[in-house]
Amino acid sequence: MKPTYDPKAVEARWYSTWEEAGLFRPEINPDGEPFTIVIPPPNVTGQLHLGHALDMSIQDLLIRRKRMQGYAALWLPGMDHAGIATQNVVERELAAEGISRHDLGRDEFIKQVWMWKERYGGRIGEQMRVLGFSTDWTRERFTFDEGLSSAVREVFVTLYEDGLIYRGNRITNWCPRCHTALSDIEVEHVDESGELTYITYPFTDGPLPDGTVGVTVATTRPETMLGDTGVAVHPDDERYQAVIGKTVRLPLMDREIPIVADAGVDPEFGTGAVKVTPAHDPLDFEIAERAGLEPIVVIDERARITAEGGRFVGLDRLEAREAVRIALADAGVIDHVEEYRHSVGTCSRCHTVIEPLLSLQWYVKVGPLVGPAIEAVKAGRSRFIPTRWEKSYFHWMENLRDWCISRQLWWGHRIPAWYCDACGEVIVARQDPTGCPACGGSELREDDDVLDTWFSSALWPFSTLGWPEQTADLARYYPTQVMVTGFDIIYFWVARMMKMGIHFTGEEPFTDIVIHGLIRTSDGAKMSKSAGNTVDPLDLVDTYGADALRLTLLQAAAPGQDVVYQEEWIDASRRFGNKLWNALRFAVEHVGVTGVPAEGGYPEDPGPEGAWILGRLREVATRVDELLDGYRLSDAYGLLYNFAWSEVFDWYLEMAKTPLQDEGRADGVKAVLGVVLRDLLKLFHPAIPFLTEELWSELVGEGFVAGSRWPEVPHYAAPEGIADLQELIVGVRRFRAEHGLSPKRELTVGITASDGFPQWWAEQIGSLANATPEMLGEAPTSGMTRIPAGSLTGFISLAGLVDVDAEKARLEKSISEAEDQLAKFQGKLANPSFRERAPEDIVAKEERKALETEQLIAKLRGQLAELG
RNA sequence: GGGCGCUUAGCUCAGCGGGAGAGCGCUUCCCUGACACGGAAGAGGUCACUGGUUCAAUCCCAGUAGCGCCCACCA
Repeated sequence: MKPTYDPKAVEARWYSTWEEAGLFRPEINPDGEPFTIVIPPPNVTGQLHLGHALDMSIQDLLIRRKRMQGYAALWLPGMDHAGIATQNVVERELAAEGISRHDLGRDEFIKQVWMWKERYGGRIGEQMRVLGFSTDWTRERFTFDEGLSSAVREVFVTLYEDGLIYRGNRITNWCPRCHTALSDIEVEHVDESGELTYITYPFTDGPLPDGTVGVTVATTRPETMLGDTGVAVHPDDERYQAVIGKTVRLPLMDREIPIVADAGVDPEFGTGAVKVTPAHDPLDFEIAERAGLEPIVVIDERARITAEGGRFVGLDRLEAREAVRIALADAGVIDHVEEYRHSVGTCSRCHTVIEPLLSLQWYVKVGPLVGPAIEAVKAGRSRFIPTRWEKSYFHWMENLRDWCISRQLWWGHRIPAWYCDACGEVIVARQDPTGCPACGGSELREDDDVLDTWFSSALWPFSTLGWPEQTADLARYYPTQVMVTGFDIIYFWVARMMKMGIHFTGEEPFTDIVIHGLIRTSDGAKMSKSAGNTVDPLDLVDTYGADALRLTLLQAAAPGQDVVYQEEWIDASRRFGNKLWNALRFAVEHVGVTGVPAEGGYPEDPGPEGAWILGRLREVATRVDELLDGYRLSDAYGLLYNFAWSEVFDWYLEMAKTPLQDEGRADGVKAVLGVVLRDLLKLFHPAIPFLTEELWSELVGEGFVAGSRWPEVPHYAAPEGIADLQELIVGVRRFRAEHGLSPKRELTVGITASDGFPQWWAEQIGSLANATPEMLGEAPTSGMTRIPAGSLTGFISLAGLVDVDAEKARLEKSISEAEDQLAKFQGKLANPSFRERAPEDIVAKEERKALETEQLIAKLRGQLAELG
């Protein structure tokens, strides 16, 4: 059995070791500058999906690198109580046992949810450990824990006192299934085909002189007409000038309602006249307020017709829609019905169609909070990566309506408001009141509602650090540096954290907002539980290892782009791990490279191949730093992946083998091999922490790569001609492949060079190309072929090796290709504008290419002539 | 109705004003003393279309087509 890396045992071993060593606490770098990321808290009853894995892999990469760079890096973990989502989950479970929350009562139900939290709350943490995420668990928080609850209360009371939280009777989005109000963004619009029913309301004082009997209005929801208290037209609509101020008789209800003028009416839509149902439509509510029309509630909280709906009382809204339409038809007032496609609002949690309902709810007045949050991004104190999301952020912020924060749920932060029924006083206080401060009454009624779960989430960056207490953590780690999240919660969360963070701390909660895409399946579909096409990250870890999953997600996550999940990719990452593991097997077990110093140790005289790879390592590490600083994580790790595989493993390790045989040089080569592999482990560690830590323990043998310093490779001058050597070796290999020569057949390569060729070439050409180099005085004019078709100076004898006709054909093809190239270069160079306008180095490059191509053609022609 | 994004190798995707890239797949050769989950050498692309800017466009601008997403009180 060939050696193969098995991630299972290795990955299981490291996490607790790291944790016990305190590596994830920022205190390990006590003198470091703080660098903070607070985690987007997952739902406490949920479990990790691939989206979390991506989100957290990015954060872990950033935080591990910063930690290695010496920062006091804090990644603060936690979970969200996720009010409505969690309540739904628990209710569903109870329903399976035939129990409703009302059977249990409020206190008992909440107790049940807490039990759920205890049972499942640890699951996310375990999964995060399996994936290797280096959060500081000693600082773990929960949006519903005591400290955060006191932050919520402080914020609520302060905003109330400042007039930024108020209670209002307005149209809200009501979910008849969840039985609660929702904020605007919790409503999802879906297209639906329906019907537009045109109904004529007759004038109470008879037809107009022209014979018009009434006003025709259009509606998709005929049942709401039961609650109509007016008809509105645009004030400038010429068609309706004569009827403004008249009254019509509402069919079925026998109610006289006025025709009013309101600029909110779109004269282009339908007939230009709109029925006004103030209690069940937001626009109608506004029109009614302006016109002084009374709202009549005809649909209740369970979406049934109320007693105000006359004979339709008790019908469900959809039954009522049909019944009302039939009744209207019987009454002869339906003008006509059109097919109509429109979008309806649905509950983002349960997808029930939302019912706009007049109700008394608590609101945050967002206007005063928005300005500073916009300004912070405009001024660049906070920035989105990629920046294109700033536009969406601005647009959303600028069009915000007040945020409905009360929910008719049980699981959540109770609204700290009490009502004195005796005098009508409303008490909002930091401490629970014992009596009415206005009338002294002792009978107070506590508000039943809880807060929108996003209310506490909005405080997350500072509440988790101890606010409102002025804690040491708050002083040191706030504001945070980076927020990593998906674009889907920019509105729900990021925008609100900006508003609340700035308002309550005076500082932007984070400077860089890194937005990544969604995980999609290979056929482009969004991965979602309801679609049933999710992939459980833990299953993938089981098959491929956490490192492989992480590397895959990071390499696939170009900034702001969606990530298409494909099984082949993770398999490629797994094979990379295997390759790295085997490279270390070679170094540690076969070569005996161990005890490599954790830091430094760069040899002064690394030998030619060592100088080359160390030089490349420095270039790559520098570029990787630039890319990572710009959050181009996929580019950085793509570069590292290719550097490790094709340069270190495929070239350098092979080149190192020969001098390793030489006792005099072996130690020097081992030193280079050691630091190159060690730095590779460091560079890869933030992406693939487990494997790199395991290999570190073998290569270095003390400390942790997780606790080591990010590499700073000194400058090395690359040996002259390294590219020529590589081309020569490739040339020999290609010559062999093209001519069907066995790798076992030793060849002789003639080399022409004015100063000869470096001594070390001979052994490299020997071991990597199975060829012996030999100095030629000058380029041969016959009997040999130039290899390869580049700028090299090597020649291989054709005698006895090659079919002459095939060789001629090959040469002719090469010549024709080279001629095409040359024509391109010459065309460009002949253009005077090019010479004038292009930068010097580009012109020089083109000239050099043209010259080289010309020389090549000449030589190929010479060779062709020799063959006859 | 607004706004945003995508269209590059057979597949899934990077890239981006001056020599077309990766992974997987494909062809040929090689079980060479870390690795056959590997090595070596290759094939494969008018970078959606049309026009413009530029000495130079896959890359910038405009338009067209197809696909996708977000926002929206179209009664």
